[in-house]
Amino acid sequence: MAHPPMTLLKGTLDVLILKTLGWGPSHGYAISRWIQQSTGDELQIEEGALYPALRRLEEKGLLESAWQTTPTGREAKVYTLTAAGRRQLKAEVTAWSRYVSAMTRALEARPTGAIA
Amino acid sequence: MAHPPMTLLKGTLDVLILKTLGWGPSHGYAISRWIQQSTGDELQIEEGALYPALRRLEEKGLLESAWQTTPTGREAKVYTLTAAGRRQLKAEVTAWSRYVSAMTRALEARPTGAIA
DNA sequence: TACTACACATAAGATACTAAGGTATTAGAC
DNA sequence: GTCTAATACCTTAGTATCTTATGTGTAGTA
Repeated sequence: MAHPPMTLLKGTLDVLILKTLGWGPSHGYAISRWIQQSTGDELQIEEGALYPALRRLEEKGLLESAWQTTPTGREAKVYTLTAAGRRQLKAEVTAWSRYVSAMTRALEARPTGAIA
Repeated sequence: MAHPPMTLLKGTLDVLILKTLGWGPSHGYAISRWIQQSTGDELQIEEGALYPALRRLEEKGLLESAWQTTPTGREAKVYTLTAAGRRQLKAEVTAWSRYVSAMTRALEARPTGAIA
């Protein structure tokens, strides 16, 4: 990669986690690797951000967790999207799109008159 | 507008301010209105976020300020982009684009294998 | 046997928001 | 004349979410 990984914009981690779990149940470490991989190593999820985020989402009822043994023979806490989590995923993807178009408009807009 | 204004994602205000000032000098209140306007009222800048942000940017040497009388006859602190600010604007627009493509990749990516 | 990858967790610190309040001036409505 | 809305600035307290650093333990491999 040309650049080092970017730092996360606060508020964008949740949707990444929800989206990853939208593909099926997974555990923290794997979620983090998947995000990093799917963004071409542009986004790196710090563990200090990841695990608290998973707890938050679970407390909100968006995820459910259960300890399981992974194929590699280790204990891992596997998270699954709840129905509410799936709704939240949709909502957050939509919100992100809206945010991006708003930003795009601002960053491309040309002033009609003076800014003052 | 169909929705109420969205809350800012932390870290995106600076580039909005820099971009606005890229069109020419302006003062805080006008910058805030311009951003709100150019995003079609999607983004609303709270004053408690705006004024500290302007100070931050000035302390970093990206902006310069001077009190002036506006055409409406009021005193206003008019900010101007410095050369460093103009470089920073370019850099932050680029960084934002990179972030958006990373997010897009993650939110559209399809897993090749299992996520676990 | 040492090191890397896997897998979880937490604490301290930084930062940048929101919400809520405050000051003061100008213009227009009533 | 007085009230209100819009303009223009500022600050504080509270909150959320990140980074950095540290800690635990296991499994595989060189």
